[in-house]
Amino acid sequence: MRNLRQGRPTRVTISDVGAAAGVSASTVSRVLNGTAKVDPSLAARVHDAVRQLGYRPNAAAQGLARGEWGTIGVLVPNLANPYFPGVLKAVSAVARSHGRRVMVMESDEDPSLEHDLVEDLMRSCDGVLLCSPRMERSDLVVLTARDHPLVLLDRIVPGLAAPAVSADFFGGMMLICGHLAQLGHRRVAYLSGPEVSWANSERIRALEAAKAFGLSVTILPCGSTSRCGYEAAAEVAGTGATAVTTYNDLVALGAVTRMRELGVRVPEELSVVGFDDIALDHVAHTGLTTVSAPRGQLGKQAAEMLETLMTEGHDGEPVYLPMELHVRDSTAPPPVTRELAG
Amino acid sequence: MRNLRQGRPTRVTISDVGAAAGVSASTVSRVLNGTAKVDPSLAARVHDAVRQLGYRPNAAAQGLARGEWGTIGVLVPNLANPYFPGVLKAVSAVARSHGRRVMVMESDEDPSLEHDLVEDLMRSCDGVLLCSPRMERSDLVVLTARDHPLVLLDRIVPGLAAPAVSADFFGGMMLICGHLAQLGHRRVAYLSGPEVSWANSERIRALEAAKAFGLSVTILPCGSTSRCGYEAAAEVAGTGATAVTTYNDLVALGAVTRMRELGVRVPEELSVVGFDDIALDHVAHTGLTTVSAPRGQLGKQAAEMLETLMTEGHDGEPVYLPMELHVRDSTAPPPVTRELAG
DNA sequence: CGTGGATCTGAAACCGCTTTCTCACAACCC
DNA sequence: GGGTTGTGAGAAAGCGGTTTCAGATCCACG
Repeated sequence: MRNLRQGRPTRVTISDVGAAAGVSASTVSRVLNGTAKVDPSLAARVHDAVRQLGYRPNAAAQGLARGEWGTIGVLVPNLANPYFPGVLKAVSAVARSHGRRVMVMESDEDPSLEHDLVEDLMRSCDGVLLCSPRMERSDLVVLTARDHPLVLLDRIVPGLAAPAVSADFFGGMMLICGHLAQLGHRRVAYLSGPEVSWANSERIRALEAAKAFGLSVTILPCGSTSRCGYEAAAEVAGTGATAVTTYNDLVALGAVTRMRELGVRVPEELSVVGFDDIALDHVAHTGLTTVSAPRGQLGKQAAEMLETLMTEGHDGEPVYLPMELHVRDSTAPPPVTRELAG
Repeated sequence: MRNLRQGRPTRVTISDVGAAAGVSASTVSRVLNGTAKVDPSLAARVHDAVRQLGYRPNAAAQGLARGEWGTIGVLVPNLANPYFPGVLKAVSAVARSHGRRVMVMESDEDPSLEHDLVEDLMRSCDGVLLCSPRMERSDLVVLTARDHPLVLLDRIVPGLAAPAVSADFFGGMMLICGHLAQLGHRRVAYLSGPEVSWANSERIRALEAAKAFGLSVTILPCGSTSRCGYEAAAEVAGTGATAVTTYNDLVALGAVTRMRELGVRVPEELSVVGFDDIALDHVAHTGLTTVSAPRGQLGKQAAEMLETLMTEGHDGEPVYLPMELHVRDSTAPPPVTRELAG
């Protein structure tokens, strides 16, 4: 089964096809792209030759000649977060409908890699979709200043020369706070996401605004994974909080798991709220109260904005997509004992 | 904030840089690639010009001139399955260490798309990593016959002109069966994955071989998601099985959730075993007994095989990577009552 | 039957970069 | 000091397509 092959494949070119079909390369190109009328019999010969030789146009040559790659690039921080596949599917669908393919790259949560990755993407894609909650503003400025179509995903930075689409994290967290306040909670803990994350700061901004609802909030450093949630959950007890809000569903589920182990009943003794509504319904056994990010909408919208930017060359205002509250089984009124004691 | 920009960016070329620096394009190329010695003062001028003009080489032109793209492509069926990010991270790491970037595409579980996607990948990548458990053998034959580096991931097909790396699904399922037999189980149900999937058929092959352990197996059609597992779990009762094996962890967790709802205690009344060991420890509240796929190893090995194939032009034998059994809390000896009744 | 225009095809230029080839110049040796 | 190397930079030839441009063919019409 061991076989020899060229490291660099011996490619068949458009001229080879032309030669085989007895026509010029130009004609082959015209036939394949349908850019001009050619004699049906010639076209047939060309198609035969293509089939026989197994010809496939070289993407680099096409890209060079046409001045575009037929590709859009997407950079996401972490594919392991179920959030992203959801938006990627929508992005792919839009891209495909415009005849483009999608190139996905992952920065592995490492902002220092992101700048280079985006530049790579710019060099080989017609446009790029950038989801980088952590990249420094200055880097962002540099990248958006380049004359290359780029749209920002889930991050709105005023004053930047690039369109942006984001879930309305602020509004989402406000919904949560309203829900908790309505249930009668007063002391709330927040398991915070990555410190420098824009998405996280939006959540915190909402938590602060929610003081108007009579909520007092303790922010606990945590992270973005279920493991983080699991580990940070133990801190909640010390805050006197009757409800925990989180950076995302993973954190929330990790926290629920830990609480269960600690013998704290959810939601009777402690309410837990997620964020994002990633579909883990049948995996976790708790119906998690959370707000849903319109991941499909987000991807669709972002891809369409990018397409507009690439073809028509202008962008629009930043778009915030509303989040929706889903009340499930992990929230309840605070325990009566605490209510009395407080 | 609304600004105008070119749909097609006005690119600055290597000649522009040369002109600005007062040297020829060749010299700029030599400076940037370090392919030949150039006068330090010229080099400095070039670097200045590059910086000032914000020059970035055009990837298509480079690809065309060099005959390679500096990119490897990966096609996976579904990014939403936590299995893949694990292997992708390893693939990326290897690729990066060889100075290549990774282009990820997803077929969304649709085998009819896959052929075209692979061809796209071949046209714009130096090599491709194909993970397609479902693609028809005939398609596979066509694709591997093309003179283009390709390695198969998690699918071993004898007689194919392409190297392959796979987790040893057969061995993994044998481990599970051994474990169950040792616990005293006799009747086992299998929540089957996609019918045409090679990975699934390997598991089934092992289940049949496990008759030698005294196990009798009922195969129930199911699928690959937690929702599938949730839905199919109800069927298990009818089979008289005291243990359920599954296509993957997601299915298993879905099944556990359903069992809980049905009032069936896991593992006291029913043992449930997963497959793959995707890290959802802190999300699900059950420590799931499962076998782990060496996802990192898998990605690393596959990427390295591809690299070898691309540079040295030859491939090796198919590689099976062993799986490891992790006994946790979802398996136990069968209930005594059944044991007596049976 | 000659000319104008419409149509289709091939030749050639070009996309932006790498790389070979050529040449100018300096250093070296005898 | 002249001939020989050696060195480094520019000119030019691709890479494999697309697209412009010009030319050939054919038809219609005067």
